[in-house]
Amino acid sequence: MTHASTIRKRGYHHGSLREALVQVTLELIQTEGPEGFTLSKAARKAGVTPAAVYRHFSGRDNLLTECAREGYASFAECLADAYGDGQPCPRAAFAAMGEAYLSFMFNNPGYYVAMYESGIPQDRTPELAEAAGAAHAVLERAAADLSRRLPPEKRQPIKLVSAHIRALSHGVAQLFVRGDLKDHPSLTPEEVLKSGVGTYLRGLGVIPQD
Amino acid sequence: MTHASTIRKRGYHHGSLREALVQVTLELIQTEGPEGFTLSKAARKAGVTPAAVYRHFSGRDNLLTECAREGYASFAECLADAYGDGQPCPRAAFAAMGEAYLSFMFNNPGYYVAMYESGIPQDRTPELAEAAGAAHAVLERAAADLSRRLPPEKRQPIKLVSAHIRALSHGVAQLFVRGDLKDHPSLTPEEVLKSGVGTYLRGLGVIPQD
DNA sequence: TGTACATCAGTGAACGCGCGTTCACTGATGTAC
DNA sequence: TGTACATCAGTGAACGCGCGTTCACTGATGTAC
Repeated sequence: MTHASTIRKRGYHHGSLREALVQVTLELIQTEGPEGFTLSKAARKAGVTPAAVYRHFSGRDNLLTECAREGYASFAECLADAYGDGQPCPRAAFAAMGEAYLSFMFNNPGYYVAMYESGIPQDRTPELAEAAGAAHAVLERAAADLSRRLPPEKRQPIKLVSAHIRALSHGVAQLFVRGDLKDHPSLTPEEVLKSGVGTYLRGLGVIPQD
Repeated sequence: MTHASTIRKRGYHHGSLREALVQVTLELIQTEGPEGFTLSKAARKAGVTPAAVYRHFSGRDNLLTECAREGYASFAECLADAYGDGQPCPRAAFAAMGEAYLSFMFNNPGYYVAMYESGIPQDRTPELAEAAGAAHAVLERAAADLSRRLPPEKRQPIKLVSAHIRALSHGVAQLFVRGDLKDHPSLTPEEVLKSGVGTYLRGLGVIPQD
């Protein structure tokens, strides 16, 4: 490692081709969809021969997998930041995390596609599975914190609650990404998720009925 | 139209190639994923030359689109059947529709992929958009019926409620289809959706709190 | 019932294309002296 | 500071492949007489 961790100038040696390939891959699948990505296109976009990709990735799928892995890592960090330590109010922290969930997906559509629509299974490599697991663990922990505020006899299984939250969040993201709900201009993804989670939490008993 | 609407015997003329192509396409994307489908593979699987496909579809995307359209049509019918006329109890009818939603997706994974993961946009053709709209209209009507049971001042916008239900249903289907929740063998998609919708409806006030 | 004919759903060969991957190579870079 | 050298990230040409699509064609089918 030299003194420069910044991106070096381009020339015969690219200097940071690995990072650049991940970047252009994200841009490609973001703008053209998962089918719009090809190793050759990514190489071209990075200003490099397709063969050069093989210096950094063992093939097409490995490049995609790395994109997804980075996505999950960034996602986990994003969720954890929003949740904080769940203090002082788990409910408010939970809501913040929900918003973070959505804004991550909308601000990083490339990651979203790599993670959920690229055809790369979540357990393709141990590293990928670990990153995905870490992200989901944050959600589960938040659900556990919430549940703890209820009297034991009214608690629902943590796994179930976190599954509901994930389903709702993911469903909202998906419906908007696909444009299914684009025809209701008054509905923003954030509002839909926020009100949906609110109603759900009221149903759980975490929020008072009125 | 001859007297026979049954499938004719095969020979030089296939007799029902159009239907057969839709069928094998569904099987292909169901078993190999959306990327596993190619026009040539479908033709081969149907025992026919790729060129023969063009007698019935104007190209690759049109075949996929027809699969999705049939999927939405069948889906709408399935939901409407389950909901009935919402009598005698809208809540029970609603629950039945939720179950129908899931069982359709799990019993027809080919349709599911064609509808939601094949890369065909929902408005690719007027026919497709209409079929998709019809399916969603059933959900919306059910949400409206439910909402009507609440005192007006407690009602939430219909579009919002139906968006929540769609998001939750779709999210559950997606999480299970992707295998994200496969590691909790005690959780079945049906249970997750049923309990999630239950909690949500309790939050809405449609189901008494205890 | 038998024959001539029009129809049109299929064939099969060909096309150009971009893909992922391989290979021997080259030349820019950083280091040792 | 200057030179020789090892490293290794890039090149560029080549490969075989399956794709979607086209075209002139062929032969099974149903119908008219």
